[in-house]
Amino acid sequence: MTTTHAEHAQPTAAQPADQRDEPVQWLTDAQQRAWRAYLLGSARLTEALTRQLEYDSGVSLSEYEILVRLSETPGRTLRMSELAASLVHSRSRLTHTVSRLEARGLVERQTCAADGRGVNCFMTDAGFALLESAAPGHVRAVRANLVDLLTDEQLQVVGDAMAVVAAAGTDGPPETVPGMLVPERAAGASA
Amino acid sequence: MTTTHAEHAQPTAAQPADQRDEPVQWLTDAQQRAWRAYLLGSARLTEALTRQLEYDSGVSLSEYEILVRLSETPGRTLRMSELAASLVHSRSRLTHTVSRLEARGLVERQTCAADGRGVNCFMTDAGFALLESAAPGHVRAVRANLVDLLTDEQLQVVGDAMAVVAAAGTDGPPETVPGMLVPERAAGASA
DNA sequence: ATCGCTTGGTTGAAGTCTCAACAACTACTA
DNA sequence: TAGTAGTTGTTGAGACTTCAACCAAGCGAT
Repeated sequence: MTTTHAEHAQPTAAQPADQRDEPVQWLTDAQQRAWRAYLLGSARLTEALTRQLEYDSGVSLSEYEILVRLSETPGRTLRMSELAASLVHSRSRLTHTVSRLEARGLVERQTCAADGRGVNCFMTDAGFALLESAAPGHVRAVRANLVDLLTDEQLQVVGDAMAVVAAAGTDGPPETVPGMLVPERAAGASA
Repeated sequence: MTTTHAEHAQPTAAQPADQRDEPVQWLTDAQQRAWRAYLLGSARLTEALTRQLEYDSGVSLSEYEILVRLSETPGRTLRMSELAASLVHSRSRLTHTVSRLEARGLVERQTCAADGRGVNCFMTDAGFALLESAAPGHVRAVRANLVDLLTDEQLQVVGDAMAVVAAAGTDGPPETVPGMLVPERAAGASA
């Protein structure tokens, strides 16, 4: 948190004025349990995935996500703003992260021909090679820490539920779940 | 990521030698979709909750979680290590965060009588008051961004699933062994 | 053309988290 | 009674993120 905290400011989108003064509808016990389980589980999951990637491949989870996203696009290129939006990163954060990736030779910046303001982010061969070497371990970790722990039905419900959550934050249709992790199998080893 | 990345290190617990060289079992399309939806949804969810808390109450999500955890214990007191474990924070992270909370007068540190090494973290009245004022808005945000978006059944399944995920990662403190990222699934359970 | 507005991206400082090293203490063992 | 090992918590530096300010380019209306 910052030093400029706003100590009760105007209504936010999360709680419009007409709701703020009404009594809260607290969570039921069952809801409370589910919510806490979510908090705990998601924390452990990202912890495990972050550590595995960092340790085995020397990339952070967000860097990996960037590479994956780029690997899926024709030309391995994407505009900064699209990249940021599809990963739910701030533009500033993406700028910094891409700068680090660029310093390592994994991506390059190119001026966008169509729009003078735009900047294209392009994944180099080195970036793709790194992604290919990192992917198997990452997928194993995703399985070991999530996918293989659940039944197909459970995973399906979780996916559907989170798709609703994701869609709620945007105007876009629920269908639009731009992907990130896990490079397309077409590129490398077969399934 | 750090500058000391390990560029393909030794086998980790996450992927023991006997697994590392085997072909990966990639995710099916359905699994892939669920996994990506999870990534996107969880990112948006934490984003929304973080912003709401910061903006309306001037606390970060992790600070809020600390206060909640303390508020539930008899005496509003908990040892640093227990606090860290229950929140899946590293000890170092908790130390820093508690220091900031202490500087704001929301918690206090007390020496632990039972164990000379231990430090008790105690929530002050000011901390409790802040929590009380922040809670309604936070709960509204949790409802608006998760609970009220799902059916009771969906939320139940999500909770159960994440409880499994959380339980799977329990064996072992995060910081001790870098190579324990993923619980071994020696039983060879597949999807 | 030019003004004003919006968008896309960067910058630097401040805030937060991670990592490795360390100090203080407990627990086991001989 | 040490001696050694494991636990608990802190520290400081470096890595990453956030935030606000900023520049440059497109966009629309005058």
